[in-house]
Parts: sequence; C-alpha cells; structure tokens
Amino acid sequence: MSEIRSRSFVSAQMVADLAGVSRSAVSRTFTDGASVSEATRRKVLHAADSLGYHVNHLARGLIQDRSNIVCLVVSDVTTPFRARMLEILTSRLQSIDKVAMVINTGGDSDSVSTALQQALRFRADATVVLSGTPAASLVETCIASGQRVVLINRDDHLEGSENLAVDNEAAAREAVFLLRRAGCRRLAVVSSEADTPSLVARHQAFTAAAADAGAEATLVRVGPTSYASGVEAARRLFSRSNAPDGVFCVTDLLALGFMDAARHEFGLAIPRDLCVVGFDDIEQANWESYKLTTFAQPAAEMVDHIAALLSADNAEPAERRVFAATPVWRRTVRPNAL
Amino acid sequence: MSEIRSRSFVSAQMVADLAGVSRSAVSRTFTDGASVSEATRRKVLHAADSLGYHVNHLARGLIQDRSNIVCLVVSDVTTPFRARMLEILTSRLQSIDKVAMVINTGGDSDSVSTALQQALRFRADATVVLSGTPAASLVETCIASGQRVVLINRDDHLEGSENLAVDNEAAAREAVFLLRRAGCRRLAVVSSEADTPSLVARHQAFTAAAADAGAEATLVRVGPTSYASGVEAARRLFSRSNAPDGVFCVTDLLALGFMDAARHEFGLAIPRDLCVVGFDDIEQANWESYKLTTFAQPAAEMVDHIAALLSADNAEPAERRVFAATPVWRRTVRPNAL
DNA sequence: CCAAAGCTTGCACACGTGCGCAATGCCCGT
DNA sequence: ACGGGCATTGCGCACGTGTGCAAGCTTTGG
Repeated sequence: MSEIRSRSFVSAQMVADLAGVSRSAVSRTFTDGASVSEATRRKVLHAADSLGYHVNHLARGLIQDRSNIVCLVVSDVTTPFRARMLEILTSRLQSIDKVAMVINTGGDSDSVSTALQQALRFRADATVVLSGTPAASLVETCIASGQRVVLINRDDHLEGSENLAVDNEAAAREAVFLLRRAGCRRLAVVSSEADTPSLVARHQAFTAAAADAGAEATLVRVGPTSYASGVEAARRLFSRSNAPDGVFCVTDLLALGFMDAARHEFGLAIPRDLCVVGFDDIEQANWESYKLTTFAQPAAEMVDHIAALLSADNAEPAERRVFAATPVWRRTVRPNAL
Repeated sequence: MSEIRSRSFVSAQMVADLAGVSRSAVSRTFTDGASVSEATRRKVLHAADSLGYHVNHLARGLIQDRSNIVCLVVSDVTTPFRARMLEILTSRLQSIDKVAMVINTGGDSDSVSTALQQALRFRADATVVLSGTPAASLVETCIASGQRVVLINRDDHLEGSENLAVDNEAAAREAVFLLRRAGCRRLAVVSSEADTPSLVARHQAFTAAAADAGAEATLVRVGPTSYASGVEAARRLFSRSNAPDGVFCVTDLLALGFMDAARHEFGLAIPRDLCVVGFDDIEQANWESYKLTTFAQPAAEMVDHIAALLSADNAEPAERRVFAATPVWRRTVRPNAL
C-alpha cells in the first residue's frame, strides 16, 4: 500500500459535475448575496457535502481584492501580555471573518522585515505590528500595495499607518503621585535594556515627573524585559546604600521578579518597607502571592479599535489613537492615609 | 485627496516589463533551482526591488501542491504552556519556510470544526491540533485532501493522523512515588472539569497508582483549568476533615493557585505541612514564590518532531509517538531522606 | 393571451503564478 | 569548420475561483 500522498482537494468543478449544474452555480452557492435558486442550492450543498468540498480561499483571494488574512507580527509570545493580545486579537479577527497569520520575529529587527515581506507575499489585508521596529521602506511598500499597517506603541508615525498607543506619560506621572502619597521618599524605576519605545517612554516620564515633584528617581535597566531581570534589578538596588522605598516597574513581569527578590533575598515587607507599582495588569499580577498594584492596558478596547479599523473600508486618514492606562489598586502600595 | 484605496500589488509582469525580460524569467529568478543567467537575474532583482515586488504566495500555492501554510488550532492562548507551544511552534515553522495560521477555538468543540474548515479552505499543508476535540469526519476530509493532521495529547487515534502524546501514566505513577517517599499519608489529585484527555489520564493514573501502592487518593475536579480553580480546589480540600498532605495537580497553573490558597488562606507551610507536585513546568513554576516541583513537558522536542514530520514528504504510516515527562526537582516536595 | 419584468443559469474572462516544451545561442572537442 | 551538448529564454497551459454579460425561464399585470 505505497500509495502516493498527493494533494487532492476537491474543486468546484467536481461538485458541479456531481450536482449536474455549472461551476458558476457552485461558486454562487458559496458567495454571499449571489443569485441561486433554492433547488440548485440544495443540490449543490448536498454534492459539496458528500464530496467534502471547501472553497479555496487562495484562489478566491487571487480574484477579490481581499484575502481575509491579517498578519500579526509579534515576538516573545510567552510574555503574558503578548499572549493576551494574541488571544483577544485572534478571536476578534475571526469574528469579523478574518484569519490571523502569526509571525514570530524572535526579537531581532532583521526578522521584522522578513515578517512584513511574508505579509506582502500572502497578500494580507492588514499587518499588525505588536512588537519590533519595522523598516520604514517596507511599511511604505505595504501601504502602497493597499495593505493596512497598524503599529502598536510605536513613536515614529509612519505615513499612512494606523497607530495605537497607551498614555505612558500619564501613567508614569500617576505612579509618581501614588508612591509619594504613600510616603515613599526614595524613588526608583526599573526598566529593561530593550529599546522598546513604550518602555523608554515610561521610565523617562517617571524620572521627569519625579524631578517635577522635587524628588529624584534612580533608573535601573537590566537585560531583557523578563522576570529574571526584575530579580537582578532588585539585587542591584538593594545591595547599594540608599535603597529605594518606592519603585515603579515598567512591566508587571519585572515587578513580580523584583518583588520576589526583595522579599525572599532581602527580607523586605511589601508594602510596609517597600511600595511597588507595575504596568500591564497581567493575570499573574492578581495572584495571591503578589496582588500587585498596577496600570491596566485596555487590551480589549485596543483590539476592538483595530477590528473597527479593519472592518471599515473607507480610506480614512490615519490617526494616532491614545488609550488611557487605568490604575488597578491592589496591595503593593500603602493606602492614601498613611 | 480622496483617492480610492484599492489593492495594487505589483505583479511579475510589471517587473518583467521594467526589466525588459519575459515574465518567466521573473518567475525563475524567485524559484529555487530554476535556470537563470546571472545577468538577467540581476536585472530582475533590480527591477523587483525598485517596484517593491513580492511573489504572490496565494497564486503560488494554487499551482504547487503546497501552500506553506500550517494551521495551528488552539484555545486559551494565555495559558503559559499553550503560549510556550505557540512560541516554539511559530518560530520553528518559520525556520522550515512555513508560516503559522493560528485559529483560536475559544473552547467549544463547535469552533474546532470551524477551525478545520479554515485549514481546508486555505489549503494548509498541515493542521496541528493543540487543544480541543476535532470531529472525526472533518479530520478524514483533511487527510483525504492530502493534509497532514497532527494531534497532540489525544487518545482517540484517528486513521491517518500523526499523534504526539506525553506519558501521563508514567508521570502520575512517579508523582505517587515521590509523594509517598516524602512521607505523605493522605494523597489527593487536583484536576479540572475539562474533559481534556491528557488531564483525565493524569488523574486517573494517579488514583490507580495510589491504589496500587495501598493508599487512597481523593480526586477534586473544579471548573476550568486555571489558577482560580486551584484556589477553589484548596478551599474544598482543606475545609473538610482528613485534609491531604500530598497533592498532585495535573497542571502547574492549578498547582500555583492551590499553593497560594494553602499558604495564605490556611497557613500551611510547603513542603513541611504539605507537598505539591505539578505538571508542565511553565515559567512561573520556577518563580521564587513557588519553586514548584513538577514534570516538564518536552515542548521543544515535540515541536522538533512535528517539524520533522512536516519536512518529510514521504507518506510514512502514521505512528503514535510518546514523549516522557521528566521530573524537575524544586522545593515543594520534601527530599528523599525524611 | 401577450408583453414586460424579474430571477436563474451558463459562458467566458481574469487573477498571478510554476513549469513543460521547444527554440535559441554559446561553448567545446575533434 | 562543424556538430553535439548545455545553459538560457519565451510561449502557453494549468491551477480554482468570482463576476459581467447575455440568454433562457418564470411570473405578473393588463
């Protein structure tokens, strides 16, 4: 039984032959709003079902001016916040009859270009860049080809792209306010060495806001944006003299590592000895061991907005849309009245 | 400036015109192993670059017997283990020149069928089912059409599908052994109400192994497979008399919730009062607040195996491949010599 | 009973590509 | 010089689909 396994998808022609109608009738049966009589429609559906026919979306995408494919460019999917964006985006896209093609850029900007090329090659209707910095020239090509390009948390506004961002500055200012109201004297901000625009914006805004308030904030940047980096940041901050008592971590993941090290390696009590504020509101921030006070990114709203952008087919002028990050009060910052 | 935004991808013909060659030459330039002289190749590449040309993979997939698309059917992407599988799978697929199309089934088995239909419609080379139970008839259609179908942690061996599984029974037996060696007298196993075959296999094997060892194990099944369910399971187990002192949680996520509730709500010390064993070895299991002793699923090896399956084009007889889950020793089980 | 109008249906073209086939040009050995 | 072999090139077909157009059929109104 060494039969050759070759592709043998059933085509509309085969369905038409079995149903005794023309191929057009088959095509119309599976096209919304096309004119088919109920009788032939039933014949076609019956034949299609018994043959296991499914419309070839590759061929359909060749004819129509949309492939119903949306490319998601992302790196580091294991990061809880990214995973959540993926979760919401994929199911939301399906609800508007599109399908997600996920391209993992593995971090380096070189492969972001590769990702955009894949988006072009598969004639994606749109490309959503969740992480990484795309080459401007490729973005131009995408837009010139009629693709939509959605950039999330990028500073550089590329001509013709849609931009979503979170108001990092406001959140960072509010973090300073919360920590100082809790009575914290020595502030610090923990970030990573990644040059992600949103992370840089957060720690820069934090130090600026601290300076405005007459306080000084030490900045620590460690490795990648991970739990381990949070641990390492705590080691650096608490090994030196003049250790901070109020810390803003630009990411929940950093905050959780930071808290664990502060507690278990340095015996600090949170929020008594140390107040911590995070950013993202990942699921783990609400775990009993952490109960991290943090800023929630409105992931669902952002995805809704993206879905609306992709559904609307009018060539509206690309606008930058800013979302507010709202504080989620838990137990790592002392309450107002100290 | 109300110009209509219409799809205007550049085709091979346009490149050919600009380069002064035939369209075939353009096609061959972008086809591996085709015969093109260095001179025309350069002309074509130059023209393609200045026009922003990218091969249309939809059209290519129409001709060839492979689309280079692999469909990943998954639900609940935020679950750390699923996110890790996605992370590894997407990047591994890219390394063998395939691209991942992710279909989120949102849990219900109805949409698993929808997912398989999408895989058929986009003429995917293969479909990898990471979660959910696909309808047998649709799987048959996929295989009859020449698609590969890879099922992960499914019991029912569907004809023609490739099956990967983890040796849940062996791990569950070893969990019993570890807990009894640590001196635990009253065993329990925490699972969810989901009918995922692998989870059911784990808790069934655990109770069976416990019975073999002359011990009895209480089984608690709570809601979905989540952190919150672990919390709830702990509440149920420790509110009753005869509380367990050795618990196997069929998932790390359950274990972490279970530990947090045991510690913070019931004041138990781990591993002194209570030993806990998990399964999956997600990143959070290694966090300082948990340091969970668990069984590691060999995600990378499984993905390598999938990649090998998809690269090989021989129609080898579908075989069920079982991977061993190896114990990762951390700090939630008392060491051997008590 | 007839004309007009509406609904269905089949034909044929187009989408962008890979590849088989034949033709052309070039190089080399005798 | 000449024939044979080889690399390169262009032509044209095929892939599976959506859709405009015209023809056929059915219904309706008078």
